[in-house]
Amino acid sequence: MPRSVDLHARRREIADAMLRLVETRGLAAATVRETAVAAGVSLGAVQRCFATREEMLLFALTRINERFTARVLTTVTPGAPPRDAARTLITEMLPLSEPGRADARVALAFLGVAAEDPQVADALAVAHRNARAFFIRHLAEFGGTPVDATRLLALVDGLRAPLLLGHLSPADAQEAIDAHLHSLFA
Amino acid sequence: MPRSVDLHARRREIADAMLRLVETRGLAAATVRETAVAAGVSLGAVQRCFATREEMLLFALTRINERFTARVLTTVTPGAPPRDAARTLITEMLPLSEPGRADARVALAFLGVAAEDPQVADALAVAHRNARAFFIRHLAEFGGTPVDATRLLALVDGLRAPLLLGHLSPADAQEAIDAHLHSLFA
DNA sequence: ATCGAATCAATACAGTTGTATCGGAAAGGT
DNA sequence: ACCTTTCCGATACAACTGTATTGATTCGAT
Repeated sequence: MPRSVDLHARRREIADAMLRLVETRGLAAATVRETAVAAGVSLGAVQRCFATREEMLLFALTRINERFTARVLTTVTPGAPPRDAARTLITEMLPLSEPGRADARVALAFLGVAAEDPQVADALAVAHRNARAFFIRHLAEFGGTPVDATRLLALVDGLRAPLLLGHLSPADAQEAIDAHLHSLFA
Repeated sequence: MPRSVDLHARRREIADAMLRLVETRGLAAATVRETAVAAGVSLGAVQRCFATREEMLLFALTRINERFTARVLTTVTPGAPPRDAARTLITEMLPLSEPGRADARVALAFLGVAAEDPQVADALAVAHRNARAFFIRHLAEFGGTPVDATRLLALVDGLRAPLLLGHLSPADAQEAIDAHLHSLFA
């Protein structure tokens, strides 16, 4: 085994470089070549890590899913009043802070191709069902129904794009969230 | 004035052909050439109607906006009970029927590029603000607040992607809508 | 020290992209 | 009938795409 290189680590680095490109210049700009440059490796190195661009794309998608859930879950503080916990969690899910905005840009880009790319759609399905299961589980703890969870998740998802694109002010979004949580916890 | 051709009509035909491509095969497949073929005209004809692909894209975006609002507004039946009217309207906004699914596919595709294309973002901003103003106006008729309108619109927007991609069943979506309208009209 | 496998940079390739150019066809005014 | 203007199909072009190939380099095991 000569020239040992940690392939898995490199795959991650390349995927992260690709995500950086998607965040700043969109999915179309994340070509194999550009990604190689952004990752600081050669085109050949990328090609050995990923057989095709599609494979690279899907791996990057699983990466950002993990990144997003990890970031959001750090806000979960056990023992906090359920309503405050929900408010904190939802705030982190929205594109309000800069990491949140970056993730939202990537999420929107992938959503755009999901309609035509079944593999991307599948990956998003997993993420969506996980999020829904999480919401259902946590709302159940104080009497919330699955329908409540569906509503809350849809509300958060529906606020993402207008917030990111500046069609909706953060204040208006926060107001909507608070009103919804108020009616939910009443 | 020789060889008189209705440029405006042709622009519309070409834009519609482009939208058909976006619906079926995504934005990336809607190249200038493919659009020309789909519209049944030559590449040169497209080039005279639109100076650049971007111009064609933006025109197509305004077209689908008009198409969507026209379709949704036909469901408005004056004199109906407000809650039923809202339910009918919202059902038409979601990707449940086939025209609704087609529009949702296009909407998702454009959303994906909006983050990197300010002109697309602006066009979507107009559509979003119109929809919000409409919701605010109509909810105000029976005591609904602007925040209620923001919540309802976000809920609808948030149900669109999971419905289109099959992550959420139409029944679950309908349930969520009904629960939300119930709490809104109580 | 040498061999062989793993790695990768460089290059090649065929295809597609948006856009520019240009010659001729079509048609209304004269 | 003739010109002039409008139109448009064909072609050209440079840039870029994803992927394949290949020859050198590197390093661990023998």
